[in-house]
Amino acid sequence: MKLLHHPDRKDIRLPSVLYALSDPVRLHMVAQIYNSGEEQACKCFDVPIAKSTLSQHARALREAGITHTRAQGTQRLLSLRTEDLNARFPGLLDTVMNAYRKDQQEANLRTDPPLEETQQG
Amino acid sequence: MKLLHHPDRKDIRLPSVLYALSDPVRLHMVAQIYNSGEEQACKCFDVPIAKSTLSQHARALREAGITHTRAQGTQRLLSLRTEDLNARFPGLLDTVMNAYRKDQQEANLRTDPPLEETQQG
DNA sequence: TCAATTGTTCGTTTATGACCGAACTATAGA
DNA sequence: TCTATAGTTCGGTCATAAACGAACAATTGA
Repeated sequence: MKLLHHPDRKDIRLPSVLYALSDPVRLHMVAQIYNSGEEQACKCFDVPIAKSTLSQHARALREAGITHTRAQGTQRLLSLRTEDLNARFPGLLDTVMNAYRKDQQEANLRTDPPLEETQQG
Repeated sequence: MKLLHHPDRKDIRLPSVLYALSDPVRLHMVAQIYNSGEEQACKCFDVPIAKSTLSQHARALREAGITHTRAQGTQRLLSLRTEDLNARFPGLLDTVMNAYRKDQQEANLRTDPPLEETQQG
């Protein structure tokens, strides 16, 4: 297969990283790797999109320098470039992941409204 | 003039914030407000674009919930919604601004190469 | 009232990217 | 070798957004 290009640490640029993280699907993928603490195969990502689209998102994350992709059999295992990201932009990954958690909580508040609005009394 | 819409704190969403910050022009604008410590008029932003384009960027930042815009005479003064951002996504603004500083330094290293490559010796 | 300043809005062009399905590649296993 | 699995690439559609200049609006100051 074609060699996968990963940018050097010094070529990881902030606007590209922020752009890559600004898409909800990619943010979810990153959070899934982050929270699992392990490499994740594309197959395992819990996102409702076509596999061709998912493949493009994986490429976007890799080319932004956020993830590292390695081949294992027919699978591509994605891990976070935690050291590179922390060296380049200290604390950014953790801060964004914390923010993502809070943002998801806020989103859930809307989907599942509080009791006083659900006519349970 | 038309009332400027600012999203409520709870309506500030992470992907929108990251997207707004992923544009180099907007990132520069935010950094300029952040570093100056004061409100900045559109007029004062040091960016090489048409004023209509700048106006659009200012709107994008406002609608993402990153800036607050108030009118003073013919000027629009932009400030950062620091409290709202820190309440919603703790540390994000500071982390991104630190990252921006580092990213600019890295960019300068390329524009101004180190001495050993400039045949000064 | 008139002109200058500051910013917004509108119409247009151009580029990018998110998405899909179809076709393809590569590997693993029967 | 054949099939299934996992992912990539390609061609296309559609939407968004970045850019500009022109025209407009609002305020200030002469």
